[in-house]
Amino acid sequence: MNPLAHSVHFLPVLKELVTTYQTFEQYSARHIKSMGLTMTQFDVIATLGNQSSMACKELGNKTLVSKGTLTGVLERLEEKGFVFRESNPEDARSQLISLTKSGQKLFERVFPAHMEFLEKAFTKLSATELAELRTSLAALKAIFKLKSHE
Amino acid sequence: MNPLAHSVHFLPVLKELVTTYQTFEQYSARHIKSMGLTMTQFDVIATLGNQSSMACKELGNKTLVSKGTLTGVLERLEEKGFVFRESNPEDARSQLISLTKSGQKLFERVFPAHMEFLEKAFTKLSATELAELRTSLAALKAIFKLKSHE
DNA sequence: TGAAATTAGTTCGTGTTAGTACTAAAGTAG
DNA sequence: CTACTTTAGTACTAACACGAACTAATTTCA
Repeated sequence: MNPLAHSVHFLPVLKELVTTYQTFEQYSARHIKSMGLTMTQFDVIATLGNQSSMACKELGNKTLVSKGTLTGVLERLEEKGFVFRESNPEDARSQLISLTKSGQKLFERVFPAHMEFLEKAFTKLSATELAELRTSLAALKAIFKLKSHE
Repeated sequence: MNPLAHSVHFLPVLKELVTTYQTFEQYSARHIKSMGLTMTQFDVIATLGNQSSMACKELGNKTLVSKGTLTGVLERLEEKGFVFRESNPEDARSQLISLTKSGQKLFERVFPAHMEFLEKAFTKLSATELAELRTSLAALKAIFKLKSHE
């Protein structure tokens, strides 16, 4: 008897989670890329838009990008003139990151366009379906989180 | 009035999809890494295990790893002595990839262990919950797929 | 048959990611 | 005040990831 027989039941769900995520990622990335940004760069621009300056650490938390990665991403965005850094008067260790005018313009052009792009995909799901999906995903996530901290 | 007001309803679901996927990825990767492999390497080993040799292309399709990436991954796995390549007698353009004996041993050690590790996380979800989750994820994926090909 | 199009895999460039070590600045406790 | 610890961000390494250009082999089709 196959020793894995008892555990196979969850594999289809996992596969579905992974492929759904990847499909969304591709769908989203294609549009973002057509506007000249990577997903991570968009994430940063979108997080900085409508907000005033924030430290790297806060930006990292909000975007789920680690501080090591953020250094490089901000470097490239700074080169392109979309963000700037200034020293934090209250803590000389940290910097405050903001959008430049050019970055703000980019945000205004790119963010609503992308929201609209995403929204198109959701016209076929009812509010009920969305709510259910959200609930069951949250339940699944909670399980992994729980296990992670054991 | 906020022009995005009508589209905000789907953002929580997307965020949940992304964070659930990432949480799973981290949970899974931690265990894989403790066994000395990266996620992609595990993916390749798991796909080659229990199968006889296959071409890069097939391997790439089954693992969702692009051919460009696969070249490097296989290189590293070959260096470590887990896989080997042989020319395909039926098509001189392609190679057949297989696990070495050492790779087979690795597979037997790592794959069931990881399945068991994952299974632990799922003990708290009922078959019904799993089925529902799978169905609604599939529905969401179908939407993005549909939109991708328009 | 023989030129044109396809296909398999490699190479290269740019960017993201995780992790570790490192520097400098704060905070903290004696 | 001084030593210990923590924190913010950078530097560096290894491994992906994607796409585009490239090589070699194969297929197609006129």
